[in-house]
Amino acid sequence: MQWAPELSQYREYQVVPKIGMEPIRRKQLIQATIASIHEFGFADTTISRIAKTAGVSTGIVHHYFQGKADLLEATMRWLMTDLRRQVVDRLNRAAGPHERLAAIIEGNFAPGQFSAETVAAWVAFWAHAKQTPTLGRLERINTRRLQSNLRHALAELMPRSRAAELALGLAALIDGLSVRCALDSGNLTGDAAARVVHDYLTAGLAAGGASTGPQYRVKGVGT
Amino acid sequence: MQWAPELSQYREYQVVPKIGMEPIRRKQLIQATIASIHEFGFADTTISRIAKTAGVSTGIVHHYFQGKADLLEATMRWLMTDLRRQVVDRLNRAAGPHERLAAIIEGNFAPGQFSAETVAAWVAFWAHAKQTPTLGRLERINTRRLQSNLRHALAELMPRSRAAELALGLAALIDGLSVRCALDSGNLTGDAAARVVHDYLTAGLAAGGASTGPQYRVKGVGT
DNA sequence: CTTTTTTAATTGACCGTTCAATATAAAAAA
DNA sequence: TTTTTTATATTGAACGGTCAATTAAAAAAG
Repeated sequence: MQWAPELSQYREYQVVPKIGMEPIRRKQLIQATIASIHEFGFADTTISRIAKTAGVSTGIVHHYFQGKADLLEATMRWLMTDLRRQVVDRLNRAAGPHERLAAIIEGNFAPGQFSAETVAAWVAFWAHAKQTPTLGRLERINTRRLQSNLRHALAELMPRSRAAELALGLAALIDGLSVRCALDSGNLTGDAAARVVHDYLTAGLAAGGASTGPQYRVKGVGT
Repeated sequence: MQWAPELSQYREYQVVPKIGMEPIRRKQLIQATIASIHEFGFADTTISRIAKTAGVSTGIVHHYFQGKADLLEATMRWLMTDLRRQVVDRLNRAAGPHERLAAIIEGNFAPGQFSAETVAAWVAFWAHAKQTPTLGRLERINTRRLQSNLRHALAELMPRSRAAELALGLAALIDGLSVRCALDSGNLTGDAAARVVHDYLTAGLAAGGASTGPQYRVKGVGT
């Protein structure tokens, strides 16, 4: 190698830039991407539409991102980071499993998370996670994090197997309510959605350990 | 007008059909559309790919459908009809609210409904319901039908307001489990998913009438 | 005057749709 | 039966349009 990795070489990149446009433009373009997905849908979210929404030209996008795929990945990371911060902030103030569960639920339904724009973006990314490996990996990280948080808190209150099943149900309910928010657009508030999840959790805790299974069955119809 | 609308004129079109290709081709193209959405995603589901999957030429699509949008609408209607039949079949054999609730849940998780192909198509249509009015209308019909079925059965077992909230939660949980099935691809069986919903219902019934609301709150974090 | 940032024109690929042709099979006529 | 007629079924190439990406020149900043 012809260059020695001196400190100045690294610092140069941090200290010398004439103007700190990069973080500003990246944030601007990511938010424009979210807005475009909400307004026009994922399919009609083109580079030129993102640029127009952000109030810049199309060339800018390729200057700050490697391409459309890179921008979309950065957008999903942005959403994940936002959600994570909401949950972690609340977890840091929570004491005991009950408060930790409440922190997770309320973090997922915080105002910024349960907005029409955000849930539309999440549903769009879910729809593409299977075909785009990068987005799929991010989705898996996000899902595992939510279920792991829930499972560990629940494990202090019930057997592990029951905790795992209840964690799956809670996570799925949160996702399902996001879908409903994205489609009913405005008729479902974050508070109302959070209450549904809280009720599910309370009922699940009261039911105690055992999974009950179907209590009634329709006779004569094979499953 | 130069022609009299005699019966023979109408019957000719009905009686003389050379070959009954239409229903065959329509079903063939709809199923190819579902398969393509699963394999390539909604964005890469093109006319030529659908035609190739179905083993026909691209032109044929426009002979049996008005265009791509018409084919996609027909595909969503097909999914709705399929789901409806699964639920109605079970409802017809159900006696009393408990069995009716079980019928609705099991219908939604019947083998054909909880397959990777079907759930992938549903998630894709959810993602496009907001931008495509026709798909949005169909989605609304489907959601209203599910929630209405649940609400009426639950109303016989609890106060109406509580029934409405529980119906919302059950419907959202079903949707959320579909999302999980679409993303985890195979790791979640229909039986396991149905058990989660059954447990939620059982716990919700045991909790009785009142919505409990959050039992614990994280102090110092504004919602 | 130099470097960074922005713009706008261009390129190549691919989409949905159309259309003229060809094939096929049922119905009518011979 | 055999031939002719007629309407449907199907094909695949061609067209117009749009997209992401590239590129070089203009504009702005220091």
